[in-house]
Amino acid sequence: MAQTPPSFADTEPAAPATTGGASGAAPAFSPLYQQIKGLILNSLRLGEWKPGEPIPSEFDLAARFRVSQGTVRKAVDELAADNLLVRRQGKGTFVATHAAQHIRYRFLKLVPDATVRDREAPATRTIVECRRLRANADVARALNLRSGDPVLQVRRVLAFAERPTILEDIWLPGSSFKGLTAERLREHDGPMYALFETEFGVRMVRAEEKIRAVAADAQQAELLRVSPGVPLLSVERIAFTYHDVPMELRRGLYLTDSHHYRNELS
Amino acid sequence: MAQTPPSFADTEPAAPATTGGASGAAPAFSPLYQQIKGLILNSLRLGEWKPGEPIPSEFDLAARFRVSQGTVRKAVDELAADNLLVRRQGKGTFVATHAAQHIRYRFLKLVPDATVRDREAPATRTIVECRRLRANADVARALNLRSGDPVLQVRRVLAFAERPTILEDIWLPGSSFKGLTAERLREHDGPMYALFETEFGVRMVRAEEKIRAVAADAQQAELLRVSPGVPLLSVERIAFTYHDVPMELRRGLYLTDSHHYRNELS
DNA sequence: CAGTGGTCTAGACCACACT
DNA sequence: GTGTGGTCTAGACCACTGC
Repeated sequence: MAQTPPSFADTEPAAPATTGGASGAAPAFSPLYQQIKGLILNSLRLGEWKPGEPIPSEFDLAARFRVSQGTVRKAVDELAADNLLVRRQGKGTFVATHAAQHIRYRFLKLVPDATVRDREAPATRTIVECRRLRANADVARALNLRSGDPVLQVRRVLAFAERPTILEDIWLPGSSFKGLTAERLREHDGPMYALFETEFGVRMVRAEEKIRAVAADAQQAELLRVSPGVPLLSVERIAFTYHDVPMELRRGLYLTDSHHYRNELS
Repeated sequence: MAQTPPSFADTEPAAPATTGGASGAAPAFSPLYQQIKGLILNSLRLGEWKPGEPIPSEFDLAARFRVSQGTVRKAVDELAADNLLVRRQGKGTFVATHAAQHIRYRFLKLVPDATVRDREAPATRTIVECRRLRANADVARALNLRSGDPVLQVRRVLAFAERPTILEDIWLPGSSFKGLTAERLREHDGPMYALFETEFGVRMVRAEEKIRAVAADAQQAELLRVSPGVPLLSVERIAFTYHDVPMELRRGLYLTDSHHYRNELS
């Protein structure tokens, strides 16, 4: 019984099988659970299950993909480790979401110095600007577009406890965010990435950041209400959806007088 | 056969069993593989297997702890995920090490801007200072010592391609690093954490960093050969050994003209 | 109570690295 | 070939949630 040749393991789109491609290069070899992982990933990308919703039980998925429950488990385990799914014992497995994930701002690593742990000073968000324009070479490269492609640019200021602390410019592919306006952003309450999920079906899954120390120029200083030349943390982020597709470029300037960027290494 | 009550699962020190403590508070419940994980962790801390060496095979460990190979596997999987062990198919499982991990400086996230990928400009290290003194309140708190306890302080400069780029102050508990001198540091070739492993039996396992933007003061500017006031990345790190014991406080200043701090979010 | 994820076992076979 | 980690299965039972 054990180890049936990892054959036609699916029901829907088109079943991968045994090892790698037929074209001959590397023998590859992809474990069954990796293939299952890919199939689940596809369903996520296609929106078969939406953020916050439960996916089918391990048992159901096992039947659907014609593999054992243990194999599905390993696939789901990895997706949960990547924060794409969230397991809750006794209830089910759910598609991860930036909304109400009871930790607002999952990607924001700036935290207050004091560990006072009071109600965490709800941020006030101010949209300074929101306009459509054409991507320059820089932005195009980051978002995997062509120079001149339409992009949406947003500039905003976040303040904690009345204190302007973050100034950021955000660039989004115009084609994926058609109805997005300053009004829409102002109306929305909660993380921006939550709005992207509900209104545009775009879920940010992963991001890379490049961090530097820079001096505030005149305009930046005014918006953050500090003196020009003050040292600021420059944080450039590229955020990706499923399958590593870049969907956002964000350039942030953080005031680190009473906050710091917190990171864990292991 | 399945699910023998998770009973006396050990041979050596003292076997934990079933659930949590006997003191009555929370029922707890700790899975068998977690207990195994703890036992392996103890052996690592006690130096039964040293950095770079292989640990016994899963089969041997299973026999030793009187559990199935699958249970050992799950424990080892988690330890490997935490970078405490390294699995190598066909060869064995090894204790992770900072030495020759074919990636020098595992905890240093500063990378060159240009992705030129040439021979990566071997860093030159200059020990500016190395002295023993008594911990002030700040250092004592970070290292879980008492004010006045002996500590070792090291100040050094790292240069990449002739360019001084990192200035850091390092504090270590004096009791754990008795024979460490400036000479010993200068002689050593390779990551400092590798020397800690081989000479002092201290392996750094995990670290937390707090990052800010600051302006260089006169002394710092001189050591980094920049003008006073230049923005620098301030990186405060606390590094931990096994069981979350803090063993190093490090305050670094990074020049981010041609380098940046790289971070991945997920 | 039934349903879901979580743990544990046992055994078979595969892929990889040495010898 | 032998030994190691890696994959896959099948089945049993535990822990948590909600009806």
